[in-house]
Amino acid sequence: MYERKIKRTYICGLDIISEIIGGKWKPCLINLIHKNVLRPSDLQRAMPRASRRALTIQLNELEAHGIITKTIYPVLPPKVEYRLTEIGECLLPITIAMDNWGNEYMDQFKHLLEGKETEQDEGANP
Amino acid sequence: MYERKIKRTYICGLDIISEIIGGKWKPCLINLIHKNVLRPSDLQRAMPRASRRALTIQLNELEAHGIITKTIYPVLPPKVEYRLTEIGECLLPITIAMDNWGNEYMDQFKHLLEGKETEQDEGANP
DNA sequence: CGGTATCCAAGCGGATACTG
DNA sequence: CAGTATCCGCTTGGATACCG
Repeated sequence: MYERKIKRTYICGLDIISEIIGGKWKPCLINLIHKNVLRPSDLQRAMPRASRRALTIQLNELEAHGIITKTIYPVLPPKVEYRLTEIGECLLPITIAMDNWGNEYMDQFKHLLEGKETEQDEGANP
Repeated sequence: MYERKIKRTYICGLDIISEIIGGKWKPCLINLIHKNVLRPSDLQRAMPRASRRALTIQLNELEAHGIITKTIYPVLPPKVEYRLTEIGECLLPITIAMDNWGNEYMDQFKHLLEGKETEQDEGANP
């Protein structure tokens, strides 16, 4: 198990929430699970740009932090489902607002951020 | 100037907003500027855990992204003030909600995240 | 006071191969 | 299908010293 070399301190609220949803794919995972995309393979399909490893790690962290629960069905082939906890659902107003904000200003920032490109469709995302 | 080796793609709204407020101190900066902490030295005092370099870089990025404006007063000693743009103010519902969420669940997560420690007061933060 | 330059540690996460 | 282990490169940001 990996142990941080630099201990973290949590003083203001932003320290906490950045630990909870700061991971690259966490807000996306939360929103997808809320939309009933519950199984790892479905999540993977929904966010093809994330590696399986990244997904597993972030799902584990979300579970450890009490944001989601993990249900393992003892069947073959294995079946796992994640669901939001009550606390996890409290995050939805934030994660959804983030997604909405980004979509609203998407056009404006796409050019700014990507330099000059115009369009280019790649893997789909929620 | 540093140039990314890995180009980024912005497909969903979360990609965009994470680029805008993903920096470690950005939500904090936005909230502080909104609270009329406008000058670099005041911001630095308000968030003693951030290095001057980190602050400068993130302020520059926020400015480049059109979230804040920078006003340089031609006086001695130099005086600089940052202010939120209209778009920047649209972020407030999100950044403030993040801070509130974290504060609300602070106690619950502090123990979980810090391992077992209880209290320890360090630098103050908003 | 405000900003820059250099150097470098540590983290985050991708690629790949493997298990049950 | 779901998860783990190893390796390794990119990026972030801290420390420090210095300029206008």
